[in-house]
Amino acid sequence: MSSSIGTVSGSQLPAAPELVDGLVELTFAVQQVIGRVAAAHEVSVVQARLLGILRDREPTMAALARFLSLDKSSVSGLVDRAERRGLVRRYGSEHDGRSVQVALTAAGRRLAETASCDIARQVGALVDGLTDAEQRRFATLAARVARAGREA
Amino acid sequence: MSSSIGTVSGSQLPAAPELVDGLVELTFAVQQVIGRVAAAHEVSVVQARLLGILRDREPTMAALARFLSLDKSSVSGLVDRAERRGLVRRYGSEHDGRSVQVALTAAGRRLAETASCDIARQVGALVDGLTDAEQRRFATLAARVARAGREA
DNA sequence: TATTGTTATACTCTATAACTATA
DNA sequence: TATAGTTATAGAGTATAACAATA
Repeated sequence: MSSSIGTVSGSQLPAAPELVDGLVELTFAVQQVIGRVAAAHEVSVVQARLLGILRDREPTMAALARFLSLDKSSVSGLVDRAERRGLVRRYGSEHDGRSVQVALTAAGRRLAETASCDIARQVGALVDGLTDAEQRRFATLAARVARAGREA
Repeated sequence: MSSSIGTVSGSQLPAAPELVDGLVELTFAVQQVIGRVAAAHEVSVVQARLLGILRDREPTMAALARFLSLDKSSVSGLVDRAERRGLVRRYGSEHDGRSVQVALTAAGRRLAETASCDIARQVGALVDGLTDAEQRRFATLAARVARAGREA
């Protein structure tokens, strides 16, 4: 819309191609950083995401499937592999005999903490060339776009 | 750095956590859109990326491996599956008897074009809530951060 | 009957190692 | 010898379908 005149927010006109291209490139750059950090800790991006989710939750398998937008059978396999590596543990829910909850082990928590720090540091390095004011502006805009994604 | 006082651009101080979190969330949102569009066309994200690369190139397998940051054996499989679906074709290089080049078929090109449009439209929809001025600012900042990623 | 979770199966994606063919 | 590419193999990740157990 930046190339149009007199448009209003929420119109159907397409966004400028430069914006879309830059945004897609940006996501590949960030995802690559995340992948690199995860690999350095010998886990996949998905496993790292799983550990990240479990940092402040002990969800059921079904809840985990919703968080990750995955089929329940995919989550079974994911948790199987993480459990086999000693990063998470399963335990039966007290409230519902059908449910299984998942929690980090001590080793899993250590890994989650350090990987999270590394990602923050290395993703932070990407925005290091921006001034403080630019970083603040960028943070606000990024959060708004991310929110639009969640609501879509 | 936005929480610090008197810092200068390029310092070693960490970026604000909100910025990193928002950025990571943003990339997951965009990747999810790309995955959804690719799935609607019954290809994976990687296949879509392959077709995108081939839109304006007919690279050798080795060059493709560099573009995608994949092992040559991974590219063999990737191109195998795309070829089996009639989206790309292989042909021997004239200059080097060892090399194989890859090109889009007509069907592959059609798919690449429409998928590319869809991605542009749907990623564009994510920034639809920003004003024109905000979109321009965001485009500039995103491009700069993406460039930092390429140079890292 | 509906929900939760697992298992069986099949496919894609990825890497390592071993191989062939060409330079 | 070095490079280009394929194949064999193994493992992660994903989904669908069928199943068992619980609600």
